[in-house]
Amino acid sequence: MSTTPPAAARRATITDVAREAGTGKTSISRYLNGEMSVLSPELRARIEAAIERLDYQPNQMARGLKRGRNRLIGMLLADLTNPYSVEVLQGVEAACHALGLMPLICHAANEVEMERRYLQLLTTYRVEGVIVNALGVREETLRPVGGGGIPAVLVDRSVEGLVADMVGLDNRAAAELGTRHLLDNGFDDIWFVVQPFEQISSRQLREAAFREVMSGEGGKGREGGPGGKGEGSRTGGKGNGDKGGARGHTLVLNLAEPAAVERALAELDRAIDAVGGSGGAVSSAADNAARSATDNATDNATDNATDNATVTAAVRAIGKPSRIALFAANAPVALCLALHLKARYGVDWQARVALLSIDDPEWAELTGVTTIRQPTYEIGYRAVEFLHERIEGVQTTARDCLLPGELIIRASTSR
Amino acid sequence: MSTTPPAAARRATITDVAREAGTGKTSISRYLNGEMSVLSPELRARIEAAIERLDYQPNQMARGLKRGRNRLIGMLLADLTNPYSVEVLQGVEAACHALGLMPLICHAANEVEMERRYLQLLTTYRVEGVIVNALGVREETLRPVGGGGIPAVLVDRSVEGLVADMVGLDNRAAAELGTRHLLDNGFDDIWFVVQPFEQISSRQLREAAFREVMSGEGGKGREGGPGGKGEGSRTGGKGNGDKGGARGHTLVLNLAEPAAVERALAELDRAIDAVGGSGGAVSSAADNAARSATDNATDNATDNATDNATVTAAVRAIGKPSRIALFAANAPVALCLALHLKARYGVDWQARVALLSIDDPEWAELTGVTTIRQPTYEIGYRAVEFLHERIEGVQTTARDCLLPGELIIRASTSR
DNA sequence: CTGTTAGCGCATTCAC
DNA sequence: GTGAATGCGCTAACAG
Repeated sequence: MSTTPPAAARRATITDVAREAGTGKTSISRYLNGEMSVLSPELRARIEAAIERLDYQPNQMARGLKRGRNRLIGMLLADLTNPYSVEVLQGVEAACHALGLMPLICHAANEVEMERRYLQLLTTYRVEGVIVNALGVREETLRPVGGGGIPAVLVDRSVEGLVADMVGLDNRAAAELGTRHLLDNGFDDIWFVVQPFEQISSRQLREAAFREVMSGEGGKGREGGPGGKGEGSRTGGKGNGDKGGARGHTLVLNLAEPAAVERALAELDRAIDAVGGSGGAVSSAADNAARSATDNATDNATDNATDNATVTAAVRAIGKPSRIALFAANAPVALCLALHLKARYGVDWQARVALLSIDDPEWAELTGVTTIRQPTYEIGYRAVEFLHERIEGVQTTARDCLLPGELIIRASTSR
Repeated sequence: MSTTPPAAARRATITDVAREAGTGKTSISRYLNGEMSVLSPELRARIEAAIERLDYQPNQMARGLKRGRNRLIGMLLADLTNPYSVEVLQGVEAACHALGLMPLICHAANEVEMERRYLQLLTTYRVEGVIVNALGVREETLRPVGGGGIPAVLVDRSVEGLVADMVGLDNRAAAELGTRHLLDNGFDDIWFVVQPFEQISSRQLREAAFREVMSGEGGKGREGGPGGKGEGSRTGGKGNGDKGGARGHTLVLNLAEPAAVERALAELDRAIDAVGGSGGAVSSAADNAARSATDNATDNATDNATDNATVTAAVRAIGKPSRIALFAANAPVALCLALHLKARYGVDWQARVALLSIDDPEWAELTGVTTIRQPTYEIGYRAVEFLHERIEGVQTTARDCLLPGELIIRASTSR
């Protein structure tokens, strides 16, 4: 019951409205496009009434077809499970709202195949542009966008061979900030834990910056743009630079492969156990825990047994007890680490290892983990603004917008 | 460099392809629609080649305009910040993928106004249906969908005055499961904490089921279908039923209003402090809390300025020290509680209060909180299936699909 | 089997 | 000021 008008039988079309208002379609169209000044107040009123009466709503599809632009943009997310994505999305939505755009959100769920399909679907729907948080793949998949194709702006990471605007965190600065914080707080055995980074520029930059700081070259200014391309050097940051010989290691955690994760965590465990007891006779209970550790979560598949396990520097025990800290390159990694450590060392795991993470997931505050919060909302907002400019025809050379991260110190590292 | 064809100058149209293949548009169209059996292998080959050469991709908009169906469905989410939403989304995407649908994801971000705008935007784009996880609003906003309008299926909660398929958790069973678990584990002072539930059916059902179990009427079987509509019984669960006089309370936590949250948490603190010292001299503060009790649930009317602070049952102190537990109606509430408790009682807060939550956020495992995991993926998947049937013309009466939750016992309640 | 003819709902010249 | 005609890219009858 209620006021619901007959409606919906079949949505009214512009023709219906024209007839209802006793005029031609042209006038209706003009009314719709706000060309009020060209309509006699009288006609305008009749149109208004007709529209109201028929509950008319212009068909965007038809409109887009004719006009050539449908106000649709695609938003391709690599992984919505990562809070980062959701937050960026908020900014994107706000900006779209403000600019009269409608974002088509596509979730690749970490599947390159999905990414490809969605991208092609988006072009099929003739979106005016896409903002993409790409998976590790290269140009190949993105062929339809960028330079020759539809306007695109990258988020968080750049894609090899794809020239387009990019907006994301200032990775170098963020990694430096975190590393310095750890160093300043007396940690002298720092492990930078990151997912495979050959393909993802942001991870590469973070890892490189971490290594630089650890090897003492930290002070040098930003070299060129965020390039992210030729970050080949694997010179383990075996430390001994300044900072009283603090050691730095890079551990790769391939979350997609349980077996690899297990191996990596095992290596980490050894390192932690090594600096274990502050005094002499250490581990004992540690060993027991150690057993159930490894097999705790991820021991299922063993997928295809590849080995991107550890790209690490030397692990050596020194005389004086050192303080160990883990620097997670992003939230998913941090969660994996926290889960593992908790399982292995109990609820009080943070007494043994400090954890710092880029990204500020909701559980960070709850567990007292120090983080570097990304300006996610702004990243999303700016991305849309860039894209909008591009859609409107701006032709400047590809831009990069690096926003600063904010260090949020919590119990885990402040001792 | 590379293979990228001249492309993109202006996307090729079906006419271009027809010309290129030396034939008419019709044949191209037929090819596109898989009517292969009606095309000579020879022509078919030519078309294939032409398409390849021009990198042609049919314009879905135009196609939709003509055909009347664009394979687009809307997915309106109330709050993407809630992991629940993201998980449901996964199911939705998978199902869409399988059924050849393209979901337009809209995020209302808890703003009713946004919800309205998006809904209207969706109809403007002529989506074939919408699956909506509505905000608390009623029919009003949803007018364009459901019965008279475009097909719709509700997720998680039903909307008053809106007849449509609904798929979600079996709230009664889930709340019972949780409550019983708590009772069985010796907790005799249980607080069900929930956001304002006058408008949200799922919250209502959870709260009602909780009260029923607490008041001892728990055993009775599911009455009738999942109706969800006429759940009238408001008999406060003042406890004293079976279960050795365990007491049950309902605390409303309006996360949208900081002040209200603070008040509610304060009440909780009093209760916790009351049972605090395991020793004798208890209650005192309990009395204060008791005051605001009785005027329990659903006294909605007072919508706005209301004080949805505490809708609780009598709080009575007993001689023997009681064990207190919090039953969060969903993840956001659980997080709020955990954050507060940790801030107030320190990292070891779980020693004082047990927490059980419906929803299984990623931090639950990390903090050892017991949860009732919802079959989110399936909920999303089923929702799309229902919608698809509807779109295809199925006319059965509105259906309700209630899926069971799974209790995941962790340290917080297992002692 | 294949090409022709009409529109889908709307925005645009271009006349009146 | 206002309205008729034309076509966006594509599908759907109808003929050949």
